[in-house]
Amino acid sequence: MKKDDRIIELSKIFWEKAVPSVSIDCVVFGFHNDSLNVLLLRMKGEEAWMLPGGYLFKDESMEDAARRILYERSGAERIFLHAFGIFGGLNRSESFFDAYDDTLWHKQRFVTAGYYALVDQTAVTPAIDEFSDRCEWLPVDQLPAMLMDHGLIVQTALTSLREQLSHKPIGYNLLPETFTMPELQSLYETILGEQLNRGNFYRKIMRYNILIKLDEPRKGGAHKAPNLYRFDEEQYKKALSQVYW
Amino acid sequence: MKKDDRIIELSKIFWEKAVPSVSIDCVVFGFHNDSLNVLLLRMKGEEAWMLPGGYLFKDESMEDAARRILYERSGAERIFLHAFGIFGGLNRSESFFDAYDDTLWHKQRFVTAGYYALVDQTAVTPAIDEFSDRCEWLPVDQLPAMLMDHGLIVQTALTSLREQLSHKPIGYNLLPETFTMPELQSLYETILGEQLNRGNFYRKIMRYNILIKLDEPRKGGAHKAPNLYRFDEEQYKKALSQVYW
DNA sequence: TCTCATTGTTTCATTATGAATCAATAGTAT
DNA sequence: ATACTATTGATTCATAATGAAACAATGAGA
Repeated sequence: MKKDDRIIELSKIFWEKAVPSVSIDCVVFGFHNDSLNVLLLRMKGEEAWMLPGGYLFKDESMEDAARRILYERSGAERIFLHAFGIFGGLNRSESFFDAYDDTLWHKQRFVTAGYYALVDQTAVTPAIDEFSDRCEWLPVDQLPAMLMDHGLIVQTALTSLREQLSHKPIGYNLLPETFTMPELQSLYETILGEQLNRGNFYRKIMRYNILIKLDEPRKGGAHKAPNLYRFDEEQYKKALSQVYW
Repeated sequence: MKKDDRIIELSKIFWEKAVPSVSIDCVVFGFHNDSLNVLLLRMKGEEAWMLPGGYLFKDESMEDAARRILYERSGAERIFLHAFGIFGGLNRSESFFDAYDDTLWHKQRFVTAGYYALVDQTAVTPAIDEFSDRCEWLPVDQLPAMLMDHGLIVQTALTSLREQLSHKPIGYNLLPETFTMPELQSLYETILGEQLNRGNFYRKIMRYNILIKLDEPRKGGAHKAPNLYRFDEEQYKKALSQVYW
């Protein structure tokens, strides 16, 4: 079956089962090797990359739809999700399907809701969909050319994430089960885009009282073995529920 | 023309000119007499109140549509607007139009974008629409029963406003051209829902350097005449553009 | 065993914050 | 007129948070 035919087939399904005019785009953040990354797809035959996204089915809530899309592209469930913006300009995506008939689902006008997700990158397996040939983690500080307004959507998500970081703890969703203090600090530095003083960061995090120190340090690396920590879920959630730090 | 007929007539217009499935609800905040208020409408024959809202026309951006809705209900233009959330649950509003045919525009499923607006309440004239008999400022701390999920939408807007207040200046859009320090403090206290120490508030605001003191104080009240201030637009915008205070 | 880079923790100076105080003043009562 | 009073303007002092730096601890490798 040709790609064109498949899109037309899907168009019919969406016209039947999905809610018109509404789409969802997910900015999936992961953190690995001191780099903050975003999960991006590259369409077959295209140079530019795009965000994993999709449509809202008639029997789903918006958040259910976002979780479904995330699950399809990453296999991850129970993900931290946050709706950070709405992108409702004219001619966001319509021109992308110029070659098709105007009745094509994809060629309609869509208002897209931006959700960002925070995931443990090491526990996620990126999966291409039938229209893409690549699905990869790309660093946010070296984003490639992106389709439509997806570059703007990523930037907006990043701003929203930074604001969240300024008055809520972050890390539970982005780090593995156990981690070291330098790793946590590196995560903060990467998201904020600035260096932080080691001692002050240590003191501040300790005061938040959201970490539980494990008995064993992480041995094996050169130099002093750093302590391993995990988050105290209860305290972490308590901190999350407060409006300000 | 009966009300029912008019709704059916409007339904036809919306089916033709509006974008399906997408609606907009505006939480318009105003401040007057030490009270933070929200602009609400009451439908004819209903007890409960609702937010000013509407639909997105095919030739508008989302923000244009929000501004149009605001203009129709308040006459105000060049308003501070912020998209604070998306409400996309199932059965948000469909059941409200039970009495009508399923093809009625209003009876479809809608995902609504929440915009909050900050306005100088004294410079705004609330205007009813053809389906409402009242359009009034009601205090946020004594909200009446509200239709559908509009109560949740107001609460979410308020939380978003408080977060904004914690790292951006606020007041330019909510206060008259000139105002006194106690008035500004009262605005902050009202939004945050807590009392603030007078001297500390004074010191903090002064350090932000966003106020210009006028030559004349506000005479006429009992007791000491307070200084009048206006915002230094340039400094205010600079503060707004910074991510954190 | 020694060295070294890194991590863990504390110290000290500076700045911000909380609470209280003193000064100024416009209207009010006498 | 004069004193009084409630309110506003501004500052002080104690306390807490922050920034910058130092010292201590330690595991790997020479």
